[in-house]
Amino acid sequence: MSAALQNDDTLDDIGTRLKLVRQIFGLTQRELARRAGVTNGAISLIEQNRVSPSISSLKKILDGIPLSLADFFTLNFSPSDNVFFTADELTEISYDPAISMRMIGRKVKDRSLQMLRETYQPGADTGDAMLRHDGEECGIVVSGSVILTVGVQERVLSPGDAYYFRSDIPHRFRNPGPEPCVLISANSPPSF
Amino acid sequence: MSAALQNDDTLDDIGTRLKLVRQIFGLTQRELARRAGVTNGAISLIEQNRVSPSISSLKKILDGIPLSLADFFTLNFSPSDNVFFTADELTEISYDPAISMRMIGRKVKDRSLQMLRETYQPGADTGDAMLRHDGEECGIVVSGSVILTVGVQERVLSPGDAYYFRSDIPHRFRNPGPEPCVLISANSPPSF
DNA sequence: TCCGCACGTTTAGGATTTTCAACAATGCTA
DNA sequence: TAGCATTGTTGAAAATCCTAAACGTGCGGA
Repeated sequence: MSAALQNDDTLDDIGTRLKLVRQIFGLTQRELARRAGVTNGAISLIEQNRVSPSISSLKKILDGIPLSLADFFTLNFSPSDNVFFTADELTEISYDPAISMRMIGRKVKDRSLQMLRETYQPGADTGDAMLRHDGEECGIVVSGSVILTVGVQERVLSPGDAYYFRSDIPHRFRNPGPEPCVLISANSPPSF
Repeated sequence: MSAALQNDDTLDDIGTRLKLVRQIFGLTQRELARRAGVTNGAISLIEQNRVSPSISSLKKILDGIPLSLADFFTLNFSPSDNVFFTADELTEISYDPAISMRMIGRKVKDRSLQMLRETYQPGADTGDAMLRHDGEECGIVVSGSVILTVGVQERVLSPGDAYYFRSDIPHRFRNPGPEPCVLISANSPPSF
């Protein structure tokens, strides 16, 4: 469904990689060029793989995002296995029939999460300047619905739907609907 | 003691990084140039930071090592805390006075090792084509002595001396002395 | 000592990349 | 529909990188 890059180094395709990164961070060629102190033409040529940029150029461009060279070459853009989980994709881990404990993002490792209950009133919006911070983030909608944008992916989440992504990917919550949206979310590391 | 690179991305110094990598793998500028299909002059200029190589060039050069771009930018060359341990630096972990259990590389994490007893007859040599494989490797000399080369570091190990290093750093054992050398070593992961 | 060899460095010139500016394509608004 | 703004793409010139060949240095053997 989503265009994913190879996660290993088989991807010589610097252009595609740059383009995807740029789009994930919601930048145009010109805006990135302005931030990076290069021309939009250069970025265009690089993204088309018509030139192979020098390290210094690529460094300048990535600084405009910002993203380190190491991260640029290391990052696995294949949406962390699953970014989205439908309601029936959650794992039930409770043996007590009176209690349901459904686990989110069951395949993801190295978790150390902290849960939150969030309420988005109608019209609420975390803003255009997409959120970015370290760690991981996941959640599930309890009532109402919300539009979640993660990188280039966007989806309306209804009650029972959930998400799991790395927080350093820009993300945004909006509730354009008529009723409040309640969701349970979790952050890592538990920093507060 | 040993010249270590910064481990994070603060190192824009591609030249120094390349030079260190090249030396760790025991290659001359000309030899690497030949393997990579570039000229020795280009490598010289890059190592002096007098030019900022294009991605394509850097890729070609690293292919001659071989080393991926991701690894090149990610690798932490600071010698895994301690490569060498003198006899008295080993941690005694046994409470039984009749038994001594001295632990090697006590600070290193994520271990899953398999020990070996190796004997190097006089003149034995694992060869010029330096060994490289995944995982980690450690050992201690029981009798005799051996010359161990790990990356750019080289040392004569006498009975009681030990080592611990990542196996993807090229390494070589030689016993130029008159008597056999016995050492206990361990590999990870335990692949056989 | 002299020679040969291997190493890293340098320089001039050809090859590639980057800039600057103009262009086409798309979408939005009057 | 026309006008305008914004986006990505191109072409020629300037800037930068890479090659080929020569240079200087150090080391080991005759």
